[in-house]
Amino acid sequence: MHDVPDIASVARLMGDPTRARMLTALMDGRALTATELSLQGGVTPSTASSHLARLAAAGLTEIVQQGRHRYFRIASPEVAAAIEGLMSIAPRKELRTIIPGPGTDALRRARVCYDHLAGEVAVRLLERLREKKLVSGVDETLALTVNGEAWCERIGIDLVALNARRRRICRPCLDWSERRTHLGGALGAAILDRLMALRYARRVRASRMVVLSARGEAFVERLG
Amino acid sequence: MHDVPDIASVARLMGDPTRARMLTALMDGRALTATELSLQGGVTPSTASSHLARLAAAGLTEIVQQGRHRYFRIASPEVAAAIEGLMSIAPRKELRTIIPGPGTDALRRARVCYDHLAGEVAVRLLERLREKKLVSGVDETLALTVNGEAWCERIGIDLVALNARRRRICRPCLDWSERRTHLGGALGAAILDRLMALRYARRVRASRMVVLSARGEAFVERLG
DNA sequence: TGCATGGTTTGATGGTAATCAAAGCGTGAC
DNA sequence: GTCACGCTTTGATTACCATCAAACCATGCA
Repeated sequence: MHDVPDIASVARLMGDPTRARMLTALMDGRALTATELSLQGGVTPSTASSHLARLAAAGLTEIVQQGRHRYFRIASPEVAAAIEGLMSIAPRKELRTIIPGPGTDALRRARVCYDHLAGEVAVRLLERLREKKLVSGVDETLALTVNGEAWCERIGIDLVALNARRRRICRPCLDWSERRTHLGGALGAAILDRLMALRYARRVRASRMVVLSARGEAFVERLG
Repeated sequence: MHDVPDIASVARLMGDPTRARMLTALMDGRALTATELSLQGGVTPSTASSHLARLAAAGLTEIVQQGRHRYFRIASPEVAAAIEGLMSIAPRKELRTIIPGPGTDALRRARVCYDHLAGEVAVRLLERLREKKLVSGVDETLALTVNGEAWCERIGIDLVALNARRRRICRPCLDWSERRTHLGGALGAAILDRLMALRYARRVRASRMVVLSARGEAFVERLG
């Protein structure tokens, strides 16, 4: 007679291929317009519209109205985490890339995962952080060491501000292309911010792709 | 042209109410027979059979054949984590309890989450561990302190064996009834093991429910 | 005041899949 | 051997829902 979580209703929403493509497209953390999402979903605007309405009604996405555009984005880190959880156990699927171009090799190299870095580079970054003993532990025991805290200050990350947020500092995030963990959480997001501010990394317009400059690549190796 | 995780196929599987009920029933970490699961799903054996076949084919469940019984269980902690992720963002649903009895109030108090303790008691336990400085950090930075390691040895948890496994020691797990994190991971599982071995806790037959003795309740408060 | 653009609503169509009863098939018990 | 039990397969039925075109609404621009 009590209330239990109804996972079927959420899972059902994510279980439609079109909606899943839309959600995946939103996993870079940006807000996309309805038409962009209808393209990503490979479906007409009318169909997309009904899908988007349902995702928003269920609280999976948020809507930001701006002029005659409606921007959709993932509603919360919890939703993003749930999607990541599914990604880590999902089978791989051959997907013919709709938009030809550099393709997914570059995506494997470096991309954005909601709000932090993912891909080979991100996995390597965590590896280096661990080798230099700036973070300790694996997976859930992952934490900044004292040295790591000093390093943060050195490269311009405000740890006090980071700690003030209720968000986890070090969060292991399972990389679906590498099958290894990379660094998420508040620190992961902060590092990506710094990389962009320093022009070591830039995001490629309208995609999850991230390109690192030579200095950026060097930073990942030398961490300074 | 590359392969990407196909979250739709997994989500679709979890998106059917019957299958979702079956998976939820399996979240206590035990293996259940096909008939038990058909009851949980509220469906005829034939229907249940086809559902279970699909879950197994997708790698969400494992099958253990024993005599003329077939036992099903969640295939891996990753699958359990994905389900927990969905639970944390799923809407609540009024469910008329099929089997009358103590109901879900006791479930809120203490229950098993795959292989570790969940519910009010589990949240309180983590709170106490943190107050006593046996674990530090929040969420993803969660880790055993030096004092915490000593405490483990004292109550009979073999840390060496724990570290030998590839599994994370401290894993924060979002409690769907409390909306706060409790302790999962290898340590969470080990603590539940000890509680049961010491007869401080016992599982209630055929449910996720866990009952703590007075000594068990005291243990959670005093941690020794 | 128009017109174009972005987005939603409506209604009809089709395909998918959940369901059950009944029959089939092993395994274990007698 | 034969019976019972646990589970699966088959086949038919049904309900749902993703989809699109066309009409509609609303916003911004000229």
